[in-house]
Amino acid sequence: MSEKNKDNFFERVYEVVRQIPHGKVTSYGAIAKAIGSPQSSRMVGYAMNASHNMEDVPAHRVVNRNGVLTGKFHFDGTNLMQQLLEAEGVKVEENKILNFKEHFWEPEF
DNA sequence: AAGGTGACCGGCC
DNA sequence: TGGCCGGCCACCT
Repeated sequence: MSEKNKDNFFERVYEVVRQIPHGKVTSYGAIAKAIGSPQSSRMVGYAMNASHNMEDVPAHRVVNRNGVLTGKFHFDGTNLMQQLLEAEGVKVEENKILNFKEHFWEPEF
């Protein structure tokens, strides 16, 4: 209440991202779809930018449809995102997730 | 206050 | 086969 209901949109995104199982990944579009705005995938990425304040939001498990760590540059370290994924058993090479389809997890609402 | 931007996606040429 | 374009909506300057 201190802030506003603007979290309405972001909150939904975080909610889905938090549901991503350990060792799994998903795409921005999938999340956008889960919240009911399949074409607002852009906002999902934007919401991730603000997710830095949230600790329960594993933004490193969110990549684009190509399976590329597009947002890796938004992390502190250059390869921080990659290390986090590898730490969970997700192999990443050249900023791209190997066997992306196998690690892909479609969010449900 | 208004315009521009963006961790994207899908479709079209 | 690849590249370009529009759309979507909130945040930032």
